Amino acid sequence: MPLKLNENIPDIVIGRLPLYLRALTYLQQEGHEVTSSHELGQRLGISSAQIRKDLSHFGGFGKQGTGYQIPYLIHKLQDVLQVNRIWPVAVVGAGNLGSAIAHYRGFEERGFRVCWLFDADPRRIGQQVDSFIVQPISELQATLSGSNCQVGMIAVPADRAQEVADLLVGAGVRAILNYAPININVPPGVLVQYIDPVVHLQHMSFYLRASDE
Amino acid sequence: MPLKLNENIPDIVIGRLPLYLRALTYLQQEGHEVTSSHELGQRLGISSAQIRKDLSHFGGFGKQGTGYQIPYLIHKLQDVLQVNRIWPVAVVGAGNLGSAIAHYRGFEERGFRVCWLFDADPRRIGQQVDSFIVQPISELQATLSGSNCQVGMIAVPADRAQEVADLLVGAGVRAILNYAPININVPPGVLVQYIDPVVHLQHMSFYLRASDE
DNA sequence: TCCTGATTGTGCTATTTTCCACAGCTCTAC
DNA sequence: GTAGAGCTGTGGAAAATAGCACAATCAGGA
Repeated sequence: MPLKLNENIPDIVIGRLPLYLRALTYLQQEGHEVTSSHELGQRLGISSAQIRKDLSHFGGFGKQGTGYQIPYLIHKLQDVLQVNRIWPVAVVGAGNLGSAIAHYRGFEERGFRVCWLFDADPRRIGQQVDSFIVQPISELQATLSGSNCQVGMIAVPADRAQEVADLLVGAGVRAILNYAPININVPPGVLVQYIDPVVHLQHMSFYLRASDE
Repeated sequence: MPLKLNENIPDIVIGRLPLYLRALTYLQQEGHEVTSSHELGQRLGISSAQIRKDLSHFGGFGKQGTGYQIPYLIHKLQDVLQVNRIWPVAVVGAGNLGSAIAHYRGFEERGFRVCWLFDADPRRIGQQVDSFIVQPISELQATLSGSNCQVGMIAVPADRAQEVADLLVGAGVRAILNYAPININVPPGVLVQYIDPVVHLQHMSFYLRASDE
């Protein structure tokens, strides 16, 4: 069955697919070959009905009475999310966070590979971080323009994030993961996602009242 | 006016408050003293009506015709989110990520302070990372139990995350920020938030189709 | 003092998201 | 074979979320 994608699929559904994919990978590593919406939902804290409905947007991946073949479902979700390939990623910022990202080994098996590491600080340029030589941000555009790099990560201080975003967009990047704790403006068609640990911490600290000092 | 909190406030509203607070801080730094739901919404890509409605859950913070006094609104949001104080945080995992967290200077002014850094690897224990001496995870419980530490961060490999979570919960932690790319189980009443960059990347790569190679 | 332009707070409506419940398919056991 | 247990896919109801639109209020200027 070909992948259904014509209908308009809610973004919130797309956002859950990576979680399903991640959980399925662990299930597979644990030796499971088949799973059910119920089992998956229990792991993820999501109702089984929601998982079935989410998956049904893309066609019938399961079999009634049996459940889902894990390798097959993984394969299909990788197709849907387009991670059945490796996206080259440019990282901007070679400080503590950028270095941690450069060292991280978990991207490749999930569809991404850090290929460039840029920084503006002359003291960092030329230094080796993991297997990368830190390149000057002034050459970002020239370096990336012939490369079909469509994914970038921003790991610079907040006051530099907007200019870095502009540079990345200028170099053809269409998806940006921004670790700087600030909102950035990008032209339509460019995607941005944010990671700010303090936002998560503050979300939780709201609930740390009552039964507490 | 006292803080309204009795009514049941949707979690999704709470989740946006840290974003409002963050944007307000930048507005203040830029020299603004007053803002409007419209201006704030424009910055955040959120409708002004939603911002007004979100804020109204906690009482009237603005003035008709004028807008919101930024310092006052910041103060009120800090109250609501309970970040008008500093929460001590325990970090588990002193690898590249844990070290980057330990070096990060952005927690304190937003309500959190890393106070402990634990690791299981004997080669790391005793080493200095930023201003911290890495402590053995075997002493996590003893170290934290008298400390009223209620917030923990997990920065260990996925296959260790569950046991670390159990340790933290055992030591009295009630809010966990998990950087390991795996779901963890915690008893009711304990909060967990997740940070997995690949989830965000895969969310975006879905949309990197069409108009693409 | 009164008019104008701006902005909030909110009742109500529209839209989105989640969930229920069941027909129908699948496999196993006997 | 056939009964029975288990599971998917899905229509439609329910719940949650977002947005509209406007009365009420405010500041400033004429």
